[in-house]
Amino acid sequence: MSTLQIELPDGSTKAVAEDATAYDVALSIGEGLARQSIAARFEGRLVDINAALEESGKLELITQNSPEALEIIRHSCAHLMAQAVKEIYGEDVQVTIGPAIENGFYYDFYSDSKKFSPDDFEAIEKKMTELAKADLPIVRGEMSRADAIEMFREMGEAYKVELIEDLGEETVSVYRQGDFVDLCRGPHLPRTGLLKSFKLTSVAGAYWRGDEKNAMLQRLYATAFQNNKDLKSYLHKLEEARKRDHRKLGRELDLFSFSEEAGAGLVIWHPKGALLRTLIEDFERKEHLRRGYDIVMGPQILKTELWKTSGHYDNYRENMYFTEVDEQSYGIKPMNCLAHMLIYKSKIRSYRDLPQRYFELGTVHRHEKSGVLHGLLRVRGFTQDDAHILCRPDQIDAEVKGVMEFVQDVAGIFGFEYCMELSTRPEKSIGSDADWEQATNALHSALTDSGHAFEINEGDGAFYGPKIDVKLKDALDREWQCATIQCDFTLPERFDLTYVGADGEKHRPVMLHRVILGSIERFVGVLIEHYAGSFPLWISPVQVTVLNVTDNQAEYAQEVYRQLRAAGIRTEIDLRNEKLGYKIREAQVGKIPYMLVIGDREMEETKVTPRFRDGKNLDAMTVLDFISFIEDEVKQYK
RNA sequence: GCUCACAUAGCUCAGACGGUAGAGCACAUCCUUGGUAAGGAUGAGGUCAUCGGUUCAAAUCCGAUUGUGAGCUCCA
Repeated sequence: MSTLQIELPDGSTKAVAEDATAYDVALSIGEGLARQSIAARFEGRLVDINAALEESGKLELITQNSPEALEIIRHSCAHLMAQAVKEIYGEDVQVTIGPAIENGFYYDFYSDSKKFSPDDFEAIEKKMTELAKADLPIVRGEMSRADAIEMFREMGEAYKVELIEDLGEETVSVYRQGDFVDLCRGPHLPRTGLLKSFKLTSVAGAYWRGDEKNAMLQRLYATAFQNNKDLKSYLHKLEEARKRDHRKLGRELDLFSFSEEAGAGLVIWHPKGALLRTLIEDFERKEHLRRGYDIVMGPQILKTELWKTSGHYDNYRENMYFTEVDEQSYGIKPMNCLAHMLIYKSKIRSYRDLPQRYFELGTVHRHEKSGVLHGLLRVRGFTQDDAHILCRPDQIDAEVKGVMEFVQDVAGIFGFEYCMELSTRPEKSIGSDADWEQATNALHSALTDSGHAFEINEGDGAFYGPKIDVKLKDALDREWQCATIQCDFTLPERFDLTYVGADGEKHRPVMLHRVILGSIERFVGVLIEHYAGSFPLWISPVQVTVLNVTDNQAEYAQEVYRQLRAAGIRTEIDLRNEKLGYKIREAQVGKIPYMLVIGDREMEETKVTPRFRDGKNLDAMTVLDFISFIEDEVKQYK
């Protein structure tokens, strides 16, 4: 009998029998390793631990603790959940697909009689535990396409039949555990007994194959981990995220609200929220001026004819609001570019004038589908920190780089990591092939030169041009789309924008649309969750609150308050007839950075004792010292 | 927009079977002047989201609308 030469990650080589599996190799190294191994990577592809290797090659064992293990565990757990559901509900439910996803897995079921609800979770989990305890072997099998179609048809699994029919492969693999069979590429765990830590999390509708024209399925979301500790810590993290929910904090901190009377997706900014966004907007104006942008402003409504010129009427009409006055139709702006076009066109431009950088904190309205609205993160009226850069083709690269530097600086100030994506031409789009190619190449090279890692999303661009999206990562590692840079060769053409070149001839400028924070609304929502409501001093709507211990110090406390206000520090005062502990608690719950406790001691020394919201006290200092301390922190964006 | 669920006081929530509502916090008044996360008493607050239907009777059952949530699809 011949032997196989198996190369291990440490470089050593094992000779094993011809019919050996990855498990056999693991066993030859050690029993403990064999017990721990759940799958393997052979010649770069993932295989079952019990699959015969059949040839010589490089083998890497995947143990329960390997990073790749989690995906396999979750995928197998999806099968376990499907098996449990089939055992409980039988023919009433058809299986479809069930992949592992970022934080767990899901399985989509079709049923016209059974409606899943969270009340069913316990029974399903119980059945899953039972099936896991039975420690059923999970066995891979291969069968011909025709046989597989026949088998699933007999089982009444129409969706599986459709999947195989579309698969276009002559042989398909199926996995069996007990009486349950599922079409699957694998790999899977060798036994159900390895699944111990799982939990169903939610149920929701999902379209078959993600297409809204198809049947609505019921998706059961769940998660699984290597051990209970990881499961618990994940559930704890979910709980943390819930506590940070900007909708909850927005109400508690009295930042904003929504009103059924005003309309869905329209933010009502309360004093503290309006102040917060104003501080961010002031920061933006300053930063834009510093970086060579000009501040401009356009109207909220522009004639519908102009939206036809720009192409928005043809491509974006279903998202726009319209209004008619004196038999003249106007479109409420969903984007800010039109007025900026008109500014450019207002006089003859020389190549020496370029780039022109027009910046506007522009409020736009878009009729988003009702189902997508979500707190501040997805609204119908919002303000973009929008700019349009009109430049010569040879300036694109430098301009895109300038924007990327801007993003980097701002992300740093707010403490975000970020990643970037390049999106290319979608199906519904305007502009010539040559324009798209040139624009896409320009963005691609700027990204490459930046040294930043990026991904490419084919067909995900805007209808008028390709784009770079920046995704911020917040304190809980969640990603948020904020900044975007979009290249546009189309609008300058539609508006016939030109500049006079060195040769005295007319040339077409290129346009970059870009936002740094994206929408102020969304950014504030992200900030609330990122900071869990404890904003840094420089953007805290209230920076300091003055608390007197008894009425005795009321007058001195008011004097301190006046001095702080006069110095431009956002200060409140709480002179109410309450105990100090009560006032401190309220300020603490309000997440105010500094409290100044004024008692007899402070009054006698004409000082203040600052208490930071983390509970630490600073030494007593004079009001003037405290003011310069605050000013210094603000300068450092603390 | 679609699927499912939900809508009771400013907030968080109770209100089996249909018989017109209750708690805690917040708010107001009074007592208390208390040094680092909730002092006490009293009081005021709700056409039970809106409209329509069933019923002797609807917060409760049915329908529509509006809004909200979890997803899907789409997006800053």
